Amino acid sequence: MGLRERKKHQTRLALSDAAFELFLEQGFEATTVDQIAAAVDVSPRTFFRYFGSKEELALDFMVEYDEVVTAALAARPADEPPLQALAAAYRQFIREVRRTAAIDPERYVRHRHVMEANPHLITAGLARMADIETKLTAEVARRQGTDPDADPRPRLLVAFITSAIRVGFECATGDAGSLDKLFGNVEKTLALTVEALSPGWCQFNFGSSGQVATKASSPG
Amino acid sequence: MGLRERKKHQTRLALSDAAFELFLEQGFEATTVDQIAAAVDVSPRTFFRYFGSKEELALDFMVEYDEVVTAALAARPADEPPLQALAAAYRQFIREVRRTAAIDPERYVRHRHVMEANPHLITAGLARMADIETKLTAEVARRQGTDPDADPRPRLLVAFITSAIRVGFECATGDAGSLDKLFGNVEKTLALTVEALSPGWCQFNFGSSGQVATKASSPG
DNA sequence: GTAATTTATGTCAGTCGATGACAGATGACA
DNA sequence: TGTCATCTGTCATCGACTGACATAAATTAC
Repeated sequence: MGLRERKKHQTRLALSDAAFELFLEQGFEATTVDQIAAAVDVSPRTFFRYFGSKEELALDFMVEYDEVVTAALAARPADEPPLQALAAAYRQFIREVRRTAAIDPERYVRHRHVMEANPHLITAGLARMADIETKLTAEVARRQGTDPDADPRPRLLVAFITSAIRVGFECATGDAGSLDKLFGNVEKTLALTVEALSPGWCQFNFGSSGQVATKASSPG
Repeated sequence: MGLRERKKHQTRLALSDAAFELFLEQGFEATTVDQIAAAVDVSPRTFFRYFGSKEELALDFMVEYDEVVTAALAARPADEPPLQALAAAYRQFIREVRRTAAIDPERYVRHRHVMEANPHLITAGLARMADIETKLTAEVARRQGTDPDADPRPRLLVAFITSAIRVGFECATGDAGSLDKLFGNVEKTLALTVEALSPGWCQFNFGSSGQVATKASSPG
């Protein structure tokens, strides 16, 4: 890795660190981009060359995990029922977050704390979940051989699972300090969701209830 | 109603109409508040006296329905199981939207079209659903006699139902023109969700699985 | 090692959304 | 009619964000 890339990486990290320090002191909205840039001694214009927006910086820590979930789902055996595959994928996600959070717990706690303190950031976080739902739905539909635009069940199933994750995090709002409790909550809601769905509903093959996905429906 | 109030109502409507006309022509982002204000011949400052933000204007049509759902849930018989009560409340919601949409179909179609065309508005719409989830959760918990902060099941149940609504709307994205298909989709996903949840999971009383809600937990 | 090329950064100017403050216009009401 | 509350326009300002251009630095070629 050349000097140039190293410097960039360094600046990006410095911006993020300075930003979160200010966020925790003054709040997300009260902190201006100019302040962040000044703290790192770069021009405000440069800030926007590293992060598309102040919000993007604040939510940057979520990005990496998106790929973890989709990759984990894709790695599940093809004959596994979709509900179990999704649950397993998200357990993998939880393990991954746990792992990285263990390396630098304070960092993770800071991130969540800032996010939970700002309604706008919570909203933006929800939007990210909606994005990932689309990817997961496509994969579930592929596995089940149905068209996600005609058959709502893949979407529903994915929405149920992501609801579990979301509620798990929400329930732990406030004491995000104790990571064990946080992740324990998420695992609990995930388990509750798996047991809440009637076993017959989401069989290996969806069967023929729901929107009829005629076997030879033209693709595309 | 005095002249003053009539004028206000009139201006508000004019702003909304002018805005949506421009949104459909140029898109939400490309339309400036100045343009909207100019189209109605008021100052930009006045625009913000009617709507807190451009986004608020675009999503104004959702506001009234929020109250419909919560009121409908509160009106359900106390001995009805929560899943059925929630489903019934949302069917009431669908009826209400259908009714108003029938009065002025184009208006409703315009609103949805603009919203679906802009990721930021979709996100903001999701945020509204999150708000209403909180209210519904409180009511469900109250009915079940559990503490929504200790027992995740009310949240989960509500999240499942709102997932159904959301997916129903999403599935109909694109051909929002046919309102019947749209609402039919929502009803379908709602029905699918009700049948997806195992009947034993959400009994009249939650029973004792999940977080233990000790019978005599102090209220408040 | 120097020249040529790429690329990151700073500066500047500008747009747009949003807000506070003040003054003038207009409807409400005695 | 005259007072009062309230709506509105104007002005100034902030903060997020973007495009354009010049400079400085690193990379590569020679």
